[in-house]
Order: sequence, then structure tokens, then C-alpha cells
Amino acid sequence: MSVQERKQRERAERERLIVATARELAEQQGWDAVTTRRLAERIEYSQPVLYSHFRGKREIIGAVALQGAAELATAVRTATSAADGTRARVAALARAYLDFAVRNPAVYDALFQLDGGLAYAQEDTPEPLKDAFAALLETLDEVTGEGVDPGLFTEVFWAALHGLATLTRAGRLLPEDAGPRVELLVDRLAVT
Amino acid sequence: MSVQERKQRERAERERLIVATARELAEQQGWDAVTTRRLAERIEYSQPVLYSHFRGKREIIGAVALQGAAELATAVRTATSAADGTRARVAALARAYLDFAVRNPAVYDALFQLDGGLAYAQEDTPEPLKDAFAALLETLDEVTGEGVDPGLFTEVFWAALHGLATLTRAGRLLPEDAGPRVELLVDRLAVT
DNA sequence: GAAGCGATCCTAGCACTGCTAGACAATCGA
DNA sequence: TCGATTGTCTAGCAGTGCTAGGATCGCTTC
Repeated sequence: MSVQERKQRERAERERLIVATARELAEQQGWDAVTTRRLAERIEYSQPVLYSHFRGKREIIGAVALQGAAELATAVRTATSAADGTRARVAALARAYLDFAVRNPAVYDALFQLDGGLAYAQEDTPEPLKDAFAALLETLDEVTGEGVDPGLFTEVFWAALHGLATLTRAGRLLPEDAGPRVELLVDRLAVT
Repeated sequence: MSVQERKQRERAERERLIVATARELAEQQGWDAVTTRRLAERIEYSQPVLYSHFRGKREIIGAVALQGAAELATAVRTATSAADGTRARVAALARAYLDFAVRNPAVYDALFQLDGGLAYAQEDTPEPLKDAFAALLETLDEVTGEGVDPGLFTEVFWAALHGLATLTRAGRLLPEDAGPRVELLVDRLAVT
């Protein structure tokens, strides 16, 4: 049995290598540069090997997205837990979220921009995605305000952050005023 | 000279046909289905003809985007001018914007999601894009609040709308609660 | 230790993409 | 009517995601 176990281990290791390499390549040169040929070459296997691990490129993007969701949740929780006071916590959340988008553009794309074949806002939504949303909700729950559903409020707040992140990165908004924009958003949306 | 004029007219007409066909095809089957071959076939010319009008596919997307920007501006202005009262005007703006995104997904993508080779938030930004932003600013100026730059406020409000539009359309938010989300956004962001 | 068998991987190829060079034909001015 | 110019098309390039089929390797059994 140990032979099979070793093989399984090696297979899992190679799968990790594929995802890590795809992510690395995407962060370096954008997702357009992540072709199956280039990816195969980098992991030093032939193209079809990729398809023995994933159904296709889409699923590879999905794998990167799940990894990113977990990291995003961690980043948000770390930032909020280090902040004192309600207002500061929400501001920290917003900054951490936008910071993540700036620092990991390819991962952010995989999560929210590209089609990774993942289910969102449904029962069969993968746990990391649900948890990332939960990480936002934990802090935003405090500032939802009376008579408003915390889930709904979180969605709106998240959408605003997402809008800022994507429009800035696509050159639709100049990055210079990013700071004041976040301050304005927090001051207005959050009830403290 | 009239011969040349006729030719110019015919050329311009064909260019309109290309843009209109690209838009139609994109709305029907998504931008992925808009290949240069399919597009050429639909306008009943060969592929290279496209390249005598546009540098490439990107520029065709850009042309659709400019068309969309003008329509978006009109839609927003029509909606706001029909509303009575500040609060109602802002709500009408938000609904008109989101409605435009839902009704013209491909055009919305061309404007804010895809690369149409256009300059945004700069001096050489095409007029229709500037004007679409101006259409938002005209109404949002009223509810900016003291001590806040109207341009900055418009950017934030716009980003929030953009976030709602894209996340909803990408399946990240369920469309059911679209109404309450807009109400919440307007109530919180706008100072009335 | 050898033989057979199954899992694993690669070569080669399909149908498609955006884009372009060069041949060809139609139209214009002289 | 002739030459030149403009316009259009055919054919092809390099690249894409993905897959069928054969070859090779390593494990298991005798």
C-alpha cells in the first residue's frame, strides 16, 4: 500500500505545483500569459498532464481562486483584529481588502473577475468563498445599522470595495485618491 | 469630387455596420463569440476589411464602448430629469445605471470590463466617456455633503454601482435583493 | 529474477483564434 | 483605351485550448 500512498503524495504535490506555477505566472505576466503550453513547460511536464489533474484551464483558475479566498479571509481578519474601535476596524477591513487586490491582482481576478467554474452565493459554494464573505460580515455586522440585514449590508459594502478595486486597477480611477475614497466610503456607509 | 464623397459615405456606413454587428453579436452570444471571422461573415466581407477600419478587435470593442457611453449618459439624464426631489433623483440615477448594465451587458463589458484601448480619467479621454461621468456628477453633486469634493464623491458612488452591477452579473450576488441594495446604498451614501 | 500488465506520460494533431502578406480585380484619371 | 491606384480577397502564420493514440515505465505476480 505504501507505493500507492507515495504515488498519491506525488500526485498531490504535482497538483500543488501546477496551481502555484499558474498563480506565479499570472502574477508575473497576467492571466493571458497563462497558456496550457507555457504552464506545462514551467512544471516540466507535457500539456496533457494538466488535464489529468484539472478538467481544463478554467478549473486551474478556480483552484487559484480558492487559495486566494482563504488568504483574503486571513488578511481581513488579521487587519480587523489589530484595530481598536468600531470605526477603525471597518477602515482597516476596507484597506486590507483593497490592499489584497492591489498586491495580488491575478488572484483577485481569479476570484471575482474570471470564470473559475465556481458556484457563488449558493449552497454548494466552496467553503473558502463562504468564509471570505463571513470574514467581512463579522466586522461589518457591528456597523450595519438598525432595521438592515447584516448580510445585505455586507453585500453592498463589498460591492463598493469591489468597484473601487476593479475600476482602479483597470485605469478607470486614478490611484492617487484611493485613500480619501476609502475614508469617504467608511464614513458614509458604516453606522458607528 | 462627388465620387470620392460617395465612397467616403459608403465607408462610414460600413464602419457603422461593423460596430453595430459586433455589438449585436456580443449581446446575443457574448464577446467571446465575436471573432473576426464571424464578424466578417455577418457583414458579408472578408476578414481583412475589418483591419482597414480598425487596428484590431480591441478598437472595435472601443467603438462599441463609446457608443454605449453616450447611451448611458442619456439614460441617466432621462431618468434623473423625470424624478422629483433630491432623494428620488439619486435613486433614479442608481436604478437607471444598473438597469443599463442589465439590459446591455455586452456594451457594459466593453465600457468597463474589457480592454477597448481607451484612455480613462485622463486628458485625452474621449468626450463620450467624460460626458457619461459628467451625467453622474450633475445629480450627485447635490448630495455630496459638506467638505467633500463632488468628483471624489461621484467616483465612490460610481464604484459602488459598478460593484453591484458586475458582481450581480457574474453570479457573485443574487439578483433578487437588487432593489433593497440600491435603496440602502442611496440612503447611506447620499446626503439629503 | 523474469514476464506480463496496468498506469502514466508524451507526440502529434484538431479546430479554432487574431492578424497580415501578396495576388487579383475593379475603378479612376489621362 | 491605357496605366495607375484603390480596394478586396485568398491563403497563410503563429498562437490558443484540448484530446486521441501509441510508447514507455514501474509495479506485481509467478
